[in-house]
Amino acid sequence: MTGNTRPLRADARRNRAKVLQTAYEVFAAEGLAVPIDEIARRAGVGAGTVYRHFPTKEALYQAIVVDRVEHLVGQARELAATADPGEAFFGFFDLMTSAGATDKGLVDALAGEGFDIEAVMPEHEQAFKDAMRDLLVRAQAVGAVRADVTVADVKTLMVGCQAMQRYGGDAAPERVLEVVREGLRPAR
Amino acid sequence: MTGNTRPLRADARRNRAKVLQTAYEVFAAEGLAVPIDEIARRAGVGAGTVYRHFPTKEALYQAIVVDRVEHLVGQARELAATADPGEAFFGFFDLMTSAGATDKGLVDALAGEGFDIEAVMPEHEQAFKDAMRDLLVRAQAVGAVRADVTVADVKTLMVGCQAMQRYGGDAAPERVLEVVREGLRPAR
DNA sequence: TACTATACGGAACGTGCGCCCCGTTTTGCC
DNA sequence: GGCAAAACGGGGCGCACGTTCCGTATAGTA
Repeated sequence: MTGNTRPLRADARRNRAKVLQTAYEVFAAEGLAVPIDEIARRAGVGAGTVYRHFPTKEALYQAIVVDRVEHLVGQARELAATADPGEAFFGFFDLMTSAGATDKGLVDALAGEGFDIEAVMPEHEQAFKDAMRDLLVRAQAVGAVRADVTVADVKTLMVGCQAMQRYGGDAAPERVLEVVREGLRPAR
Repeated sequence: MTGNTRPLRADARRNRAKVLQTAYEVFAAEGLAVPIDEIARRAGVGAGTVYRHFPTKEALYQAIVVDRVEHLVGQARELAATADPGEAFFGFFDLMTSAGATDKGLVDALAGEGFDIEAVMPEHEQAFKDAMRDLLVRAQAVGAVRADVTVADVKTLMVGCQAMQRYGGDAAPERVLEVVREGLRPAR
């Protein structure tokens, strides 16, 4: 099925890692608009080398986003296992929103066009939704989150909060997020 | 001061209006990424004609955004004069967020880079803030909005809500906005 | 109607960027 | 050390798009 890939040569493995690492940092700091040549330059390789490892620019940042999402799913599961449901849910909410403040590339990828998560990595999207649903229903069960919001609603709110973090102007980020968190709590 | 502009020839005035109108519709429907040639084509003029009336692409959509902002400020003032403070504030909030759902170009301009409202149209930005402050302090005075949020916070929340409207996936837009509105109300 | 300033259109130019090609270098194996 | 396969790098191609140029058409005026 998926063609038998043989093991990479040592230099190839090194370069691939260097490209991934550099791309991760540069995309996070400056967004997805950074040219491939720039990433190659900073990684100390030629543009051709980047393209041998990742057939297109999209493939490169998809690899990065997939990694990032997997990591976030792991954190979501940890939170679900350890803390109380309300803290777990809002802890994850904070993780997601601060990811938006840190990582421009992630926001570009999640919000911008040219990236349909469902199409590209359906299993990761599913895992993400499952982990979120788990956090959400538990939090709703103990009355920490209003009962009528869905997983999709929460996802959308998170994307919106990431946008606020990134394009926020001179608003106080913490106060703005507090407003949204408060809105997620049940009416008192 | 501002160079004496003599009256435009009839065809020039007609073409200018057609370009503005077309650009408004196309930017709203598809965002600011639409090429100038495309707008010229749909307006039934040549690209050169667009550039005689607007020296750069930026100038074109700035003209549109200024117009839009002026209109919104007018609506804000009307609301401030007629309805009760709480209704007025949240009525304006809804106006702004549904503008985001309707007008991709506006969201691009407000959120995206390459557009520093303060630099481009300081007096409009000021008028906008003043109108918003008026709505906000009145609503806070009657206890319809929590007392600690600032004008900048509300602006940021609106931008975030516009992003949610635009990139929202399969969330229920009304429920998502309701969450944010609820968060803006004072703790009970 | 004849004349001129004004405006028009669209071909052409410059730039930026994704992506590919191919002569050269490096790696791993005998 | 010698050799083939694998990988490298960076120049170059093609395309898209903002902007400009200039020969042509048209509005306004006498």
